[in-house]
Amino acid sequence: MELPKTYEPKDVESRLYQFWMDKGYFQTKRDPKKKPFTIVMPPPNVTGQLHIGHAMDAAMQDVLIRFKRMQGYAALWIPGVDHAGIATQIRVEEELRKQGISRHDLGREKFLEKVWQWKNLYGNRILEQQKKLGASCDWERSRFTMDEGYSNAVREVFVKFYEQGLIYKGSRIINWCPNCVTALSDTEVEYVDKPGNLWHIRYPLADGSGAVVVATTRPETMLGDSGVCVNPNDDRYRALVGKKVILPLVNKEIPIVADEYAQMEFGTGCVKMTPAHDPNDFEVGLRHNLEVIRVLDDHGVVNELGGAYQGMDRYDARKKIVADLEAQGYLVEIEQHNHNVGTCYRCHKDVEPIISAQWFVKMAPLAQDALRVVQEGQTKFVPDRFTKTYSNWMENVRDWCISRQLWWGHQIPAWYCDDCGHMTVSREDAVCCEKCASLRIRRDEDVLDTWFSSALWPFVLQGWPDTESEDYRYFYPTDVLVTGYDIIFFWVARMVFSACAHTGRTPFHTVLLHGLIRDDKGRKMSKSLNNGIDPLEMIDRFGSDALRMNMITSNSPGNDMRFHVERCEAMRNFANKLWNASRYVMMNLSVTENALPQVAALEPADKWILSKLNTLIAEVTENLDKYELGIAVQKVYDFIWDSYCDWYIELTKARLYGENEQEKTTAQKVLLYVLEQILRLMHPFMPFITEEIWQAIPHEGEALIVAQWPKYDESLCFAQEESQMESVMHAIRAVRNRRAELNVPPSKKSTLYIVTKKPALFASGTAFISRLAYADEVLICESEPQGYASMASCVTHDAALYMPMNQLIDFEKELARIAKETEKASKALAAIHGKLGNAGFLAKAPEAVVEAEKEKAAKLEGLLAQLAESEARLKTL
RNA sequence: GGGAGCAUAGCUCAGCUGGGAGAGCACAUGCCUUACAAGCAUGGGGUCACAGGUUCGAGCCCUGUUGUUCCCACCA
Repeated sequence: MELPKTYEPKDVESRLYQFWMDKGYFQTKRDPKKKPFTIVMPPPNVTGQLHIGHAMDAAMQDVLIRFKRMQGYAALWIPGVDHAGIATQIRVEEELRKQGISRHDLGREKFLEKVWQWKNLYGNRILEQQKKLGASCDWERSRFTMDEGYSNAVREVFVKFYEQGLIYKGSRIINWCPNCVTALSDTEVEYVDKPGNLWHIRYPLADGSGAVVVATTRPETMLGDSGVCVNPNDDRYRALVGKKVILPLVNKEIPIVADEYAQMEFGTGCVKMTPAHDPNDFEVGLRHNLEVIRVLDDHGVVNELGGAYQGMDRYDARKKIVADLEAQGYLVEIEQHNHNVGTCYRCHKDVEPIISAQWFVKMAPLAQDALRVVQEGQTKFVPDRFTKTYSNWMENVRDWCISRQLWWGHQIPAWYCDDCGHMTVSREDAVCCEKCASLRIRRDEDVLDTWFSSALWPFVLQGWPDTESEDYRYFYPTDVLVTGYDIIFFWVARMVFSACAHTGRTPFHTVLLHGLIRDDKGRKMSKSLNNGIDPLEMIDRFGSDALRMNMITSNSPGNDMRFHVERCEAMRNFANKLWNASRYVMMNLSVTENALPQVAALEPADKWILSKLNTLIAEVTENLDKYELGIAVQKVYDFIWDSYCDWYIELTKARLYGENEQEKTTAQKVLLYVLEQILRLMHPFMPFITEEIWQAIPHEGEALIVAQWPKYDESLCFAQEESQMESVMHAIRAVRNRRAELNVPPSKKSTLYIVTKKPALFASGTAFISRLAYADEVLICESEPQGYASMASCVTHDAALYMPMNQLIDFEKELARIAKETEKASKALAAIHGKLGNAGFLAKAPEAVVEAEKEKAAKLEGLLAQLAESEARLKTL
């Protein structure tokens, strides 16, 4: 078998992926003889491009799936994409804007047609990109969160919750993005510390007896003020409670109310109340019956209730109001104040709290089960610390605003009657009002939060609501969910409570969390920094296996990691190492079957590697079971490079290049056996190269991807041979070390005397000791050889090793080398002494430079001393 | 205001149940030794942030301190 000297991933990857596809290995069927193992892929956005985070996510899932598949599970990995409401709609709107069209020009129906066109064009792109990574998903089960079945399931969930009173519509303060022109849930708001001001404004008492001063960070909201709040225990203001103040600029009377909400220590102790634009004020307003006056419209522009400021953008209004207040003498003070401002997670513009009629999921009852299943350990987080993150959130969760003022998404199945005002919520599209049968009904225009539908992912993918379907009963609940810790609240938490509510079970027993991938300087990857790593480019340059290895090694659950291109390179080198080790095995192969020789035929070196392999199998399996993918792969990597390549292959050379046919065959068989086992262990991590090699060596079965995972074998434990080999390896290392100190090139061989009380330890290893320790003759003796005192020597814990000096060193050459180096060093030292003897240099050069020169001088003096010592020693021999 | 992570070699990071201080890259020296120069051999380099404690024994467990990153939270 002729193989090229370097591994070329490009030739291999697409061919093998096609081979796996053609053979249907990714298609997982129900099998009563097998246990199921199911993963659902976190659905990437339909507009998305594969980025490095997806690549990491997919690599981890693929490792688990391939591992379980080899272990004999019916391992099912279901992929799919998310319609990603806001993100997709914005993308398509941007496209339209380039043509000078807005979505309103088109109208809802035409616009949605455009989005579907977009979806059909790009919707599978990201999944195609996952294939380049080697993802072994069951592509035929691929789903979309707006496919027909999925949409029906979403509607079923909505109506069911509505009927149970767990979904309701109401006017609440919600987070409103004036830029995206939609409501957002609490999780979709990112808080950013921004420098701002605290404006102190005087509100005169209506009876003319004075004034109170309120402090605010958003002065424009005063247009909607309907009261002033003080703490009931605040002596400064107690007498004022119940009085009225005149709202500046607006000139109307609003009451002073007493409520614990006002904190005496903060600002002036007086808080202006704007129930329509602040959640706290809204609550206080409810308690004190304050008017709710909404002064900003959906675009963040002051509306008709804003009097003179109508039509002004919120920020312009702020400037103008502050200026007017100052001009009219109401502005008391401007205090610097950092403010935690909510921003939209999509467009990063400031979010406005606004009162608005929206749909909500009542969370308190749902959170109970979601908390319980985690507390009882039915769902575990890896690493465990995220259990607390999850629980804290779930314990304090507020009702979830699920309506969005968008067009792209699942439209809410509610119809309003123009005649009787009744609202009909229905699984089927309503044709008339369910109460008065009027045909004059209008459907709610809003769509659902994208996360409302993705929350159903694990069970809808298995056929829910058809809970009797074979797939549902076999594959659900799923096993492991792999995702980033950044979407625990967005997605994981919501899947858990949704699944508990609709399937009565937790959707997965394990949540394996990974961190963010940052750039090599530790920054988040972002478009604006242009520091993103394109996984496809990495695959192109180094191969898919190398990219996967980069992301799996040195990575521990839940921790962020930096991406270094150099590590892709290192992993590419590793792939090449494995490739060449296989070449060595194949080039020297005369057997056509992969079978271990009889134990009696094995040499200590064989037993050593087999025993080490056995341990490796146990450790790798154990770590994969614990989701410690990084540790697991590191162990295989070390075994391959260190134990197998650097040692075992070298140990076999004496036999393979020797004359003894039986020894040769034994070595070949063990080499092949261990290689084949290694390929199995490495396959989940590096699927392509391992399959490629496996196909080229003698093997049983059709493909490595469906080969059996190696098992620990008691009969292949050889503790004695392991320690014997360690002794031999120590001796070899000691000799190499000594020779390196003496600068002896490998080509210079010597006699090696091994003085030991345990000759049996070394007896069988003389052939490779001579090879690896550069000895032309190895003599094992029980006492020191003649003239040992003048030999080069080294020791290990069970041997002393001697090499005649004259065989190692050509005295004349060595003396010449020393003389040359001495001359070079002396010259350099003289030059430095010249400088240091120069008064001008000492006086004018920076101190650091002088110090550096002195250090150099010291080093050179040390070197000269050593050279002199070597010379003297050589001359005595 | 609450919570969490991180701090180990020049750089980036592993270190799973307390007993060997490690890897990759970088660096130095010597090697084209018929699998591999994308390689081989050898080497230099660390007070495991700091201070206490538990233990026969601590990078690992406990307490505190410092630095740093992140998450959550309605103080106007």
